[in-house]
Amino acid sequence: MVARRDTAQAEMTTGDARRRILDAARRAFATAGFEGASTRAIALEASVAQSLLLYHFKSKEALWRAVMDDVFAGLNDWIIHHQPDLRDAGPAKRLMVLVRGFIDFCASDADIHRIITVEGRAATDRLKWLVDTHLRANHARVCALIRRGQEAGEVRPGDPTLLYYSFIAIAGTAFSLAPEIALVSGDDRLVEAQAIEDLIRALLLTDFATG
Amino acid sequence: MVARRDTAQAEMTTGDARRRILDAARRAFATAGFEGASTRAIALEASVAQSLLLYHFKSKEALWRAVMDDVFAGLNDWIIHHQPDLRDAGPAKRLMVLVRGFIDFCASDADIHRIITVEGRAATDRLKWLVDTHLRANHARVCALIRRGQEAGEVRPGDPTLLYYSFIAIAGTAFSLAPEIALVSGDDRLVEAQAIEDLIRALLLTDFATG
DNA sequence: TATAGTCCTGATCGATTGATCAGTTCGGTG
DNA sequence: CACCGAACTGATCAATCGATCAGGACTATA
Repeated sequence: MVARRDTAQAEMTTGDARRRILDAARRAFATAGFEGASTRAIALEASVAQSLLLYHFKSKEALWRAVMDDVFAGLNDWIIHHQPDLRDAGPAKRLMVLVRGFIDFCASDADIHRIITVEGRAATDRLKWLVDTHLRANHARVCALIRRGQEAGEVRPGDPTLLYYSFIAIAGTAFSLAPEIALVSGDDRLVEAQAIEDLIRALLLTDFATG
Repeated sequence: MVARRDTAQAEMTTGDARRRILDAARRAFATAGFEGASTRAIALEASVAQSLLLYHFKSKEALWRAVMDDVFAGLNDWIIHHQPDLRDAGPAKRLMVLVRGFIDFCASDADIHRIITVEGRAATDRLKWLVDTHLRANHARVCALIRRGQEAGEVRPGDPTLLYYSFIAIAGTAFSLAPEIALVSGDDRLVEAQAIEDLIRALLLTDFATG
């Protein structure tokens, strides 16, 4: 109900500002956190007036929620469209396909991991909303897969939640901390997704389920 | 030269404020980032006037650097005092002792991992200072150990920097994202250090070097 | 007692914050 | 043409930001 989508000509510019605001806000929230990001800096990067930002999204907090909806919709689309046919695959295979999808998504846009790690460190109302709206469902789905893999002897035993956050930490950190890694190592080469997948495979799977 | 330490009675209060400011600032910077943390909120939590904060540390940025010095001094002290005799141990053994030390330090205070991950996501002047002053030395030392372990066939082959940041990510995330993990899993049990060490052992070491 | 120096507070500065509102532009519909 | 609503801007609000400054409280030295 925010914008009519039945006309064609106006599409090029109408709603374009809204898209630019959303992208600029995602980058700002991911790097500086909620309080650290200012609506004026976001508006400046999106090349719009600051008042327009509060016209499309009625408050800074509502803008933040819109950014989160946008980011996780992108993640779900990515994983759905990049998954091969898995109807007759075992839990370990299905798990590693999800892992590889998450790695590639983080490689294409590290902001999602930055957002999770910047909001997850304090029990705020925003974190509660984020968990209820987006995080809990993903966690439950992947952990169920991990448990089935453990029962089949293909996935390493142990707390599924710990395994879940461990592979997310590995897959996300390599990209979300890219500026630090480049400075520390003195080398700004890009990390290879395959190397990360191999690491996570060694972490999650038993020797029995290699393949 | 900051405070004289030769009297006894005044000790209880003198210099105590400086310590409280440092601790409050560490928590604030770790959770909200540099811009997100306000000197007034820090002073309020430390139960001092905001102007006292800028009396002991001449600016917000100088306070931030003092907090970093304090945190990494604590890490180095912890690791030094918790290391057994390693004169005749192999690189894999020495590496895992360092890993366990880092795990236990994160368990006792998750702020160090929060600080690294909140500052490392943008190439600011603060990150450059942090890398030059504290991070690069640790990275070089541990990576040299990883390389020696790889040459001995005890440590998994691959980019040492990737292995370094992977084990730091696993060891730190479990504690720095404790609020999120508790909300997502609906269970606020504390993560066991031994379970994390076992995971990292599977990640870093080859089957050849078990033990 | 007088002097000096450290620790600390309250008041206040200009700049910036999120938010509100009046007014302008413009394409679509009557 | 007239009108309406959506998109957008500039001005401005109170609140908060980091920082500065004058001065009080206190101890040690002379």
